[in-house]
Amino acid sequence: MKSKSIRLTTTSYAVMSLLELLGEATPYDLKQALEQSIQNFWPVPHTTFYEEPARLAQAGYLSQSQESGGRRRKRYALTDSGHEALREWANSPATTPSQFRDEGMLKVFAGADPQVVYAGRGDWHRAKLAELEGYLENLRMRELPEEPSEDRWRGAEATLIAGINYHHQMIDTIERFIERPS
Amino acid sequence: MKSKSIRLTTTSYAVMSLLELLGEATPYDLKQALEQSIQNFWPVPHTTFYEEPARLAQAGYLSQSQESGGRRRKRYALTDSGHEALREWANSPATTPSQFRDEGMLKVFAGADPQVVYAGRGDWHRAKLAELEGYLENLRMRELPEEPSEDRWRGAEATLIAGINYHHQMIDTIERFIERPS
DNA sequence: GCTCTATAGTTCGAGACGAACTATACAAGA
DNA sequence: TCTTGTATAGTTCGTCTCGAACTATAGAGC
Repeated sequence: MKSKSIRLTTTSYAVMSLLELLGEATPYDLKQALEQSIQNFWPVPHTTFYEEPARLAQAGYLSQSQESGGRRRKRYALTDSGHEALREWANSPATTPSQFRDEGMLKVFAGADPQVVYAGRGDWHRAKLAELEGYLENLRMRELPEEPSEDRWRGAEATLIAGINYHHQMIDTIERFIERPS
Repeated sequence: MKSKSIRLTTTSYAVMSLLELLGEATPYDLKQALEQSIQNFWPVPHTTFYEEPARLAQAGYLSQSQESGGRRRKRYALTDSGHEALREWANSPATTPSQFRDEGMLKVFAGADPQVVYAGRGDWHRAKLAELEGYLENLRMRELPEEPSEDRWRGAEATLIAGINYHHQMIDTIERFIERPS
């Protein structure tokens, strides 16, 4: 079954998590879904969704099929082996430490004026906040009636809430330390 | 002078920023300095400090010399061309958006229990906080007497303060949304 | 049919990463 | 003086990641 054994990276799990939620999906579907969720805490460039699923498929974690008409897009889905690998990773407590990358902060370190660097950053976070709040609302819409056990989406909801909180905090930080003159 | 032209990446500027503060330095010095500063907002693995300066030197941004005794370590310093490139970058307003990576959050997305994933995270941030507070104090010690215009360190101080604030916020977030049962 | 635009998919080279390993310095005890 | 331990310092290499640039298809409107 597995024609080749590969190392599973966090990026691999990001792809697999999305596939678990979406069922079968094309790279483009994955890209769309990513932007409303994982992007906020695990950035992945869109080209990854064309390359990584192929890599996972050849190791047997995904099944692959091809649409017959139109663009003949590829469709991927988790195999049992994929589900299993994903569960195993998700249930293991070990995580790499979280990290934060901010080129603006690096410029400040190098002597740039924080007021200049962070002008507009507050607005950026406010826009993100509004965006995430929209996604959260959408998410809650969908689970109106049946299936109270439709909790595949519980993780997505929790991370959206965390994301919303994160942007609140960032706005706070920026306002208190940057935008307001000392 | 420049034997080869290379693309300067954010990592390049991280290295150059440190060299501007330290003057002449060995890769190991850079590694040490990084851990007390840039690591918090622009993670760089230590091997980079052996590879990147060599790359920058061959393009004329750094000068390179070698200690004659002992380990014959290499010492690097910014050239005029390096200073200039660094200033130009630091003074340009454009920055790539900040990003946040958290494997734990990805596990939560994939269905893991936030209580489990984030157990201990608060302590991790508290330890970081204490660490940064220590660095800040050290930094303030050094600038007791002469040279009130010794403000090369102002950027370092500002980013430490921002880092301290960041960890405060994270502790807050974790306490409010994760550690306290809903 | 043509043209515009949004959507979808791909290639490729350079850079980033980190595990694993090697090497040097120096101090303390035998 | 030797040798052993430990902290410090440096390097290699293969794999993964990134993103710029490009190509291709679909559908709408003239």
